[in-house]
Amino acid sequence: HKFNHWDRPILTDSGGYQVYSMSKSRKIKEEGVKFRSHIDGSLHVFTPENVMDIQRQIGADIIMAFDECTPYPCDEKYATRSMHMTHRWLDRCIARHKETEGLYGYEQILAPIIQGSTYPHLRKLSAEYIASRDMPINAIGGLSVGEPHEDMYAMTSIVTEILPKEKPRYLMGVGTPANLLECIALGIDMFDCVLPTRNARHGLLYTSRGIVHIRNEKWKHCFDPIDPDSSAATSREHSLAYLRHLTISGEALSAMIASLQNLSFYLSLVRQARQHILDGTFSTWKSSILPIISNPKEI
RNA sequence: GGGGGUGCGCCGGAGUUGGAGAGCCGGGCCAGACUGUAAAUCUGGUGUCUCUGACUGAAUAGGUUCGAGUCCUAUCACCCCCA
Repeated sequence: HKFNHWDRPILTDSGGYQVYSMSKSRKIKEEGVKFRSHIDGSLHVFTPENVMDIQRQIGADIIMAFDECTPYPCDEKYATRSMHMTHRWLDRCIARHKETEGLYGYEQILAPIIQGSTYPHLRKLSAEYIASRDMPINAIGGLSVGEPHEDMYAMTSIVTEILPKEKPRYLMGVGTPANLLECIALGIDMFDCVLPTRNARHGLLYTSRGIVHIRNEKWKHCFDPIDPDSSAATSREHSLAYLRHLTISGEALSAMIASLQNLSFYLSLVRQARQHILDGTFSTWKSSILPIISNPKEI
């Protein structure tokens, strides 16, 4: 595809997740979703059509379909109804996307989203529906909303068996480093998640030596680098004790350094994963690294 | 040197007509949570112990009283006024 931002394509979300996360201040109807702004109370209406228009205007290379991300737990009746509405919304997204053009002279592709909560037969149905639309990227939504990890893996497994292998498979909203490796093993190619940056801001670091709660007193006098193996210079050059000091002191700089650490860790993790897949050593590598990166770092 | 005032938690504040306090609010500190980002956020803990319950505690030492953080005496510390 002729992305404008070929090296780092811009992907925008549709607001489907906000249908879930801001459920107190919205109303869902077949036509679309009405939101009440939490800032000034003003009314905002989102439809499959205007969400396509908005994402085109923003200049996204990858535009997400407008969907409903169902909560967990979700009864089967609601999950079924919601899934079918998401499918109908998808067709409206596709229609609008087709009848409009890239606003800035480059292609803006549309990615559909599978729903179906934690019901295997719904997931299967939705995966088949989404695959039949023959879009360049296929996404899996409605997971990592509080369900047990086993459910998340089970649902991912069901849909990756159906989605075409030659197209990127994008698991939305996942996850922890361990989640990433497990889902890569199940055939996922793309992720996005707030966890690395939110956890960084809240003092949880992912490092090559294990998880660090940077506020913990045990790091007060630990002058080891934040992560000696990090690609981020700030992590190699500053100590855990210094970062802890910044965090305890309420310095915004701590959020920056911690975010750089977590993002570079994630990036390094998936680069390694790719290399091990190419080398045919992914599986053994995964089981050797999981206990290290998922457990607390020793002082 | 004389007179007056104030002392309880790691810190600040509130409260007290002699009547239930391990005990209010805020901060700090400690620990945990966070998964397609509204939220640099939220939750819990923060005297000691043999911990589902006990014990000790209102500057320190005594006293009055059925009962004292509150009243009395002495001492100590800090603050204010006078010299």
